[in-house]
Amino acid sequence: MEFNQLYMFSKACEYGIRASIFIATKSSEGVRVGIKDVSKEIDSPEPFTAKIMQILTKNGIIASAKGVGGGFEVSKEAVKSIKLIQIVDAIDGNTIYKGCGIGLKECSETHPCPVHNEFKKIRELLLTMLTNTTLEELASGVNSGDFHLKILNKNE
Amino acid sequence: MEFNQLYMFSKACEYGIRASIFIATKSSEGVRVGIKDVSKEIDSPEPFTAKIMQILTKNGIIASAKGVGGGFEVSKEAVKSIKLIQIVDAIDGNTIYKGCGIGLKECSETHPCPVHNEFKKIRELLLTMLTNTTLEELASGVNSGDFHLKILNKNE
DNA sequence: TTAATTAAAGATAAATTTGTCTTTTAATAT
DNA sequence: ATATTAAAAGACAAATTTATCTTTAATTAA
Repeated sequence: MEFNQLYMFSKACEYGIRASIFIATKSSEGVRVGIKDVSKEIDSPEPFTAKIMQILTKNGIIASAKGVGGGFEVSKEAVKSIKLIQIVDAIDGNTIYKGCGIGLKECSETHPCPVHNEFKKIRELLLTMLTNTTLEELASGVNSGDFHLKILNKNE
Repeated sequence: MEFNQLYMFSKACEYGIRASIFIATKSSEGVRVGIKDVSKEIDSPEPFTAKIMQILTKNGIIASAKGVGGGFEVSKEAVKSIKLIQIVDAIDGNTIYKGCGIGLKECSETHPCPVHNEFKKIRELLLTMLTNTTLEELASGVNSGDFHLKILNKNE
């Protein structure tokens, strides 16, 4: 019925976040995972996910190793320090929480657009949340079974 | 540097909001405006903006009249009752504030994704803001000169 | 009634995002 | 060294969003 179907993040970013969380959960078990396992677990197209992984590794969010026994991982130190905002910035940029709500080139406190003040709190809350949320807390929530990356089967 | 460049709303929605506000300001002066004036004022592509206007008129947000002296307008009653959420829903749908933050099909209080609680407040705030913001307050802010739809020239 | 005006509708095209496939590079195991 | 494994890189294709163009329908003015 509507013209578009817009989510908070792009598909690429959704895959990136889900992949990062899954890899982090596996790294906490000391296991590297290949792209095949990643895309299978997070239910995403494998080649496209591979592209996203390249961005994440280039940005130092995920580490990768080629060859036998290779795959993706997040180090014990990295998983603590990496924030959600790093993943979002690398894939979708910062315009979701920095840009003007209605797309004006110039929009600031001194020259605000009509929705500037209405969006202020939302932008701030989004920025704060992304800045404060660590990959570790997201991964540990999945590890503990409190949060999910996919729909559970009946027998799980 | 980043992979995408994602804003809060689609271009279509940005144009739709800007157009609605501009038309409302003109309607408060009792003046109908044509698509040419609209796209010129809000700095948007004319034919594409025309498409967006069709969506807004179909959804009863903007009224239109064909022929000489025709154009777009918002009635005095409508401008008071129309909320930002109606424009967003008509163009971008409700997924920005209803959908899962990382795109899971199933994501709820009983089966939450890892970022479910983090996104909760943001979704709620966004929904509240969109639901409470009227076209009238946005338009009157522009009328009073407090808020802007475009960059001012030196001599204005 | 005819001409002029303006939005609506439909077809088409460009740009961007998403998704796929093939080749290359790097690491490990034998 | 050679074969195998797995990510990186690059080329390509499909889908979606954005943008344009043309024709039609409705309204007003003469």
